[in-house]
Amino acid sequence: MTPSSASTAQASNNDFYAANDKLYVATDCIIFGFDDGDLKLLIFKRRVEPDSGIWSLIGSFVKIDEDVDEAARRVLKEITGLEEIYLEQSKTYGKAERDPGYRCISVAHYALMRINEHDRELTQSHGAYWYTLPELPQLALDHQDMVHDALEKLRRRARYQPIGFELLPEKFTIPQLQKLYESIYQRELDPRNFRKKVLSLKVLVKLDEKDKLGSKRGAYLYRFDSEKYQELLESGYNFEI
Amino acid sequence: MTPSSASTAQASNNDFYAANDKLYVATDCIIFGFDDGDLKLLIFKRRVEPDSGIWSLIGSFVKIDEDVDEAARRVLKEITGLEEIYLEQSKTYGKAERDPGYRCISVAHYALMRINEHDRELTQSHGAYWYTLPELPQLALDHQDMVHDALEKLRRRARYQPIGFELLPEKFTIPQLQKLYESIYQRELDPRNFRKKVLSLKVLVKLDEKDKLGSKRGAYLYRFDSEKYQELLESGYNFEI
DNA sequence: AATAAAAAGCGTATTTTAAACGCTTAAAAT
DNA sequence: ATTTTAAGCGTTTAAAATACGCTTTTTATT
Repeated sequence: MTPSSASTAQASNNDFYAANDKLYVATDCIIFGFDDGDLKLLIFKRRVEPDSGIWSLIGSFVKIDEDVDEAARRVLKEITGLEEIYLEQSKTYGKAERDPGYRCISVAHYALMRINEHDRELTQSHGAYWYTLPELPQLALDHQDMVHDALEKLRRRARYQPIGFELLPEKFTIPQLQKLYESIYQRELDPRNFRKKVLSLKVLVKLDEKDKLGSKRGAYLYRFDSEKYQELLESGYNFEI
Repeated sequence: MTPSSASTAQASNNDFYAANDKLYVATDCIIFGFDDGDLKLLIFKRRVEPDSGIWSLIGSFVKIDEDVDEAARRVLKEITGLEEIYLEQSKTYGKAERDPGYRCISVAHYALMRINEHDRELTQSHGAYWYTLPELPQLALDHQDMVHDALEKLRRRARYQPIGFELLPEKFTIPQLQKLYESIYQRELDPRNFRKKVLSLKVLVKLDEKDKLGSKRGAYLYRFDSEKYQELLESGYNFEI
């Protein structure tokens, strides 16, 4: 008998795996952060042979009794110390020759996190560093494609879902939010129109505090109101930033 | 040594797979077609035990030396006889318990095809049938989710990429195209505005023939000009239907 | 043979949304 | 005191989406 999931075309065909050959399943994480006005990526430099010195994304094999997304969360926890991270499946990389040594497919996930909230010692102990997109070095295997594809998906999703807030601190100013979107879309936005647009979505709560670091004058802090967002979604509101 | 793809967090950890346990990789296909004004799905009814009578999507295991998308194309070829089918990766389903018998992850793909061009005897011999979305019966495992997710992705993608044409015959009328979009989005569109919009994209070529079957008056046939489309894309044209 | 019915095809008016830009205000730096 | 810089509020203009009127072509009906 064959597994029921593939119960169809190949039900009578037993040649799906050659004996003694293993097909591994891994996950790789494209970890986005936002700091200092720039979108950044957490990448890892191998410090042991083989491939010492090679930069790559952070990943792991999927354990036999582990959900694939659980594996991604496990990796994120190990590297950043954070349990609650926004995680989205990006794409699966399944070329037979993508990993020279073994047959391994990788289910890439992208994560959005607040850079300042993670455990810096932990990331450093794993040889992980934040890079802006333009500074990004060459990456191992097909990891360059993974970054490219994840960025595209992030851009698309950011249009109709307020995921940008996952990258900002709880309290943020509108100019900060604008900088984030500018760095996601790699183009400048008009600050007056941007402010008008985001405030019209009615999911930001203005606080009484001001951030005085970003500018001389200081800007009011806001927080994202996820309950309001849910309400609006359910009432059929059409979101687009 | 461990495979280099997962070269990072788990490099020193060898417990990723328990001995003698196999993690299978499969692909399942969500095959969309359009006929008679309705978006349809090709699904399969098992005719042998176990699970005889259960409806499911069509899938297969990924062979050890086969690209994942190649496996999906192989399945499509076996079932429909067609080699050139529009295929897009949808999502990977990786819950540890998704398949009761085995640990198996499935990389779902959705396909768009012209119903009239496939080999009907071949599909029938595999126990495959076309169903409209409202008529769709219960499906095995998580195949219902797969359909739901693929439909959502199809809808999103159809907004900014002219994939609708993959579902229509080479020559089609504007009312036919409208019906297709109506069935993708499950809502009615104004025929005058729809016509204006698609013609403004400048990727349709009007032919001298008319289709006389769809209406009394008959409607002009058009074809999609993929070269024009590429040109426009490269010139930075913004597509949205 | 005239007329009604149905859908194709073309056009205009209205509303909504996006883009462009002016001006005032608050606070730090000179 | 004055300049400088960015925040914050506003208006004007352009473009896109929506709503809807009307003619044309053909088949079906009386």
